[in-house]
Amino acid sequence: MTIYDELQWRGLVADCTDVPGLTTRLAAGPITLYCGFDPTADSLHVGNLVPLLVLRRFQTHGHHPIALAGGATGSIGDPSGRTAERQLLTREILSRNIASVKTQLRRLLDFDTAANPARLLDNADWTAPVSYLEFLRDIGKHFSVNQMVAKESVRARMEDREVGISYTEFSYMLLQAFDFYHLRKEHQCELQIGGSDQWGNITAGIDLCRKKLGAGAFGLTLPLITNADGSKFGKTVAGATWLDPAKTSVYRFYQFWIRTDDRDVIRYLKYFTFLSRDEIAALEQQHAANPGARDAHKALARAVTDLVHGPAATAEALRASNLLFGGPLEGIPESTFKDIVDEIPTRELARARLDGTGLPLVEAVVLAELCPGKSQARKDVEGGGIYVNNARVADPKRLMAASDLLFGRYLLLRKGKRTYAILKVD
RNA sequence: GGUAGGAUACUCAAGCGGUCAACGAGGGCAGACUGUAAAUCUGCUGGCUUAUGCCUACGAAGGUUCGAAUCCUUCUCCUACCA
Repeated sequence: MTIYDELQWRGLVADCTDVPGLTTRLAAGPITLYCGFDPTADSLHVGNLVPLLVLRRFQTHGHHPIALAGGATGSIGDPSGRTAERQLLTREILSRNIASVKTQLRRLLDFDTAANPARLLDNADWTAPVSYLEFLRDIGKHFSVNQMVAKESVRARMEDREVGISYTEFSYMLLQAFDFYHLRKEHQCELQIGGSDQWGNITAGIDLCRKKLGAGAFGLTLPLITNADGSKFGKTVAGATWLDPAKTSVYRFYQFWIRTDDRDVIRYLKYFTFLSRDEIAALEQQHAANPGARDAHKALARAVTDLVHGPAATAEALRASNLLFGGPLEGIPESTFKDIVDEIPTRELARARLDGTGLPLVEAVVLAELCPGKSQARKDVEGGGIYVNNARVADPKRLMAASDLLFGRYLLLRKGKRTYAILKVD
């Protein structure tokens, strides 16, 4: 199966500037392609995984991927898909973000293979030296404001009179086009991929390559990933699911995938894993036959966690998940329990708090950060949503004593079906 | 610069002198049902030593009043029309 056919089958092609041209070019030999990642946060999140894995898919087919860290573009802010002006990041935050994003990019692409190693570039390297005047004369001259205004990302903001768009963000497109031009010229990069909201930016780059170099280039956009219930993928009120284990623990990462909506799971297997067509077809059958077993969910969670965090961490997360959701805790050995302590949020508790009358359950719940305040904690307890060592306790006046500790050290608290926290006594 | 309109909790959005911690919707959290899924139904959704109690909140600061989200003044920011 060709790379294009594979992307098509996985549902990863939203749009392409020239399908016959690109497939012909891909068949002719290895191509260099790139995708940009703006350092808007100090970690990538699950949403960034899609284009990143597409780069990797191209790489396994022998092509040359370039991951572009947007040191320059990130300092401006992309208006695409945005309803409001971005807050500009400070220089310090930006450089810190770039550094951590770079290390994450390194893990997901192969930089060591001899034939077609991935490359990591930073657009600040070629953008920073260009003066404003030079940029206006050499690049700006090739853009028609009339056309720019017509692009979806700009138009949407122009029509929303309450928000508007700053000249800074309006110029973003030019910077990204300049990137493509630079890469086309210096690295023979012929293809840019990106989310479907990048269409306007990508085509702007292709136009610039043609005008300044007389060279053709291709653009390929990936679909916007949406959940079956219509919400945005990967984003919850609690925040994004990050690739950085310090921001989203491996256990939480694994759990994120396990809880995928049934209607989405097969699609996500195609988007986020390297499982073959046959393997996914088999999982689809298993899931249809016995959805309760969630074989597809488990395969998805395992594959993605493995990819991002490696097999050792995945095994830990799996063990913790099986233990917490597998049945009663009675009889599990202390050593096993200790393994899961690192996986779920743990707070320290002074032993003295359990002496005397004991620690009110409501306070324990707040200390474990399961609830933001005592009022909420009291309501949750009264509503039957709080469990101590996996047994429901509905009495808010209940006092925790040393005898409630597991292995003399741990208090396992749970809110609802799946939010766990541990209080650890020193 | 002038005139008119607006700013309410996470979001949208009622309220226009007391009965307002503030209608309703969405979102979120919890419960039931389940499969750590979806759909559905129920409860909660400012904080506190649970209290027919107190505190903090209706853009900001003052004022009128027994009493203000509601009235007045000034300010800030948005929007429309005019210049």
